Amino acid sequence: MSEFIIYNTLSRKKEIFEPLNPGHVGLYVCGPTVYGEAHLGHSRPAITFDLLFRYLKHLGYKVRYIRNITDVGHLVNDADEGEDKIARKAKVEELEPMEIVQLYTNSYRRNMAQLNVLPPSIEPTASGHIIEQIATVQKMIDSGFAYVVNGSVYFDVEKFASVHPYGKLSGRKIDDLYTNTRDLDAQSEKRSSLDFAVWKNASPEHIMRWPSPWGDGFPGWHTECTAMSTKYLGEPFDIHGGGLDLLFPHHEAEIAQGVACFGHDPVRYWMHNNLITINGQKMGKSLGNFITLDELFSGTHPLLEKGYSPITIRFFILQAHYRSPLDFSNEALQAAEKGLERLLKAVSLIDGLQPAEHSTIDVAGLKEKCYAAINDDLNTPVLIAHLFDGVKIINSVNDGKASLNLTDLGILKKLYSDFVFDILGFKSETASGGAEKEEALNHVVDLLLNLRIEAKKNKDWATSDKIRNSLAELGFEIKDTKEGFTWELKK
RNA sequence: GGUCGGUUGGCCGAGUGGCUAGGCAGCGGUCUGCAAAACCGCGUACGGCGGUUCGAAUCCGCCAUCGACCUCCA
Repeated sequence: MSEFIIYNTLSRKKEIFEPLNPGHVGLYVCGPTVYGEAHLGHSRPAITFDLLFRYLKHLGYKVRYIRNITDVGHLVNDADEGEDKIARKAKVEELEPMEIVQLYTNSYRRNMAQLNVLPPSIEPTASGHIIEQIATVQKMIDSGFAYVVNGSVYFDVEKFASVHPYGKLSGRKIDDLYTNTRDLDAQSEKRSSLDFAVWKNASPEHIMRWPSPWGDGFPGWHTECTAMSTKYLGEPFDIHGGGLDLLFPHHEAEIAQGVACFGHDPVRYWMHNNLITINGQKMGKSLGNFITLDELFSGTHPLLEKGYSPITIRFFILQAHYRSPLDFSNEALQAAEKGLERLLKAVSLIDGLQPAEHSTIDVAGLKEKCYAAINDDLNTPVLIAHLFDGVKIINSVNDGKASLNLTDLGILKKLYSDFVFDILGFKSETASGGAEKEEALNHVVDLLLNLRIEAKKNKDWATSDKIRNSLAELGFEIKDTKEGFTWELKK
């Protein structure tokens, strides 16, 4: 079998994946800031790295997958006058900040479960790791790359850049950064506009605050990831993932912080998923063009012609490569819905296929192609294309137009169970929707009873009795009335 | 303005120096009482202009255009 290759943003190349400790993989992914409902944009990294998590496990690795919950709030504006995002929302809704956090954490987890995204091994919260973050900040001060001003601690980017490369992940040059940010903050307490807060002094009205050696405050945005990833995965660790929009400054800052704390790069493989666009534009909270997952599932959004099931969304996302942009449209979603249905329908036929003496199809070759696709930097669109080739095989065998021997049938069965359900994480959703099913049942019974009325008109007593008696056997009590009929289901 | 990335058939979306994914929609056929499903076949696309090459959608250059990042965002 081919080797598993992933694209490393750090080298801008595809590299063979080899974990630091044979048999074990440490994976860290930037999770959500829980100050709003999860939207379509959140689903892409979750699904992308869920796929990675599932595939690594399929390969036999023991994976520790960490996905954080950011619940201490980032700064709203530039570091200085910023108000805590979560605190601000709390004031608006007159709730405790931690109520907001809990509310949206719950809804995020619920949405992820709907998308069949597996829970990570650990889901650490920033507020639960203040002590670790203070220790991390202290390390940066001790190493000389962070300085204290008025109860805040800033990372000294210029000093760092004079001894270590800064900007290597995002390809930025420090001189360019200067020319682009020069005019931003005239009266900043920062030594340089490029410096970023690793600990921020809390103003008296700031609600989310914790005591620290530098006074009451709260951690800077980038601090939690450095503290929590290395706490649970060590340093360096194998894979760090996240959205492309986090590449700069967040991930760049993480590298700098890691180097400052440990003297070496904290991460071996950096992976970034591309973004979902809507009408060609990034879907984002600040742009106000996002569709929440609940709206997407129910269809309650002006841009939606109808609701799309969670697994349809999953299929839609995995039908594009994770490093390519993906544009949202009703047409594309509907195509995904139909394609998924065809795939799952064929898979459901596999168990009923009859083995033949000889195979007319190269199933082993199909399996090889599937592994080659996923091994090539998680190329799910190509993988899914191969699985559709298999759909034709399955349907042809089912129609008696092709045949498979017992061995090949076994391979096929395992292949689809592994890839469709375990790795890609699709599942059949037809059994869901209790209310809709009941509604449909009502219509079906009405339909039968209307047929019975027609039969009675035609004096076709055999048919009319058959309908009534058969329904009675199933537990339906039928009463004829002047207007027609009534019925109820007796238990 | 700086940096990076994209531009593929009606739509979505892979890919690659010659062997021309896949899905959805469409058309023709087989099957079917009719339909649906399924299967078979069809459409020969790669932003524009140059260049390299026996050969480019794939490499190089220029232009156009769209987007991302440079501020919180997945």
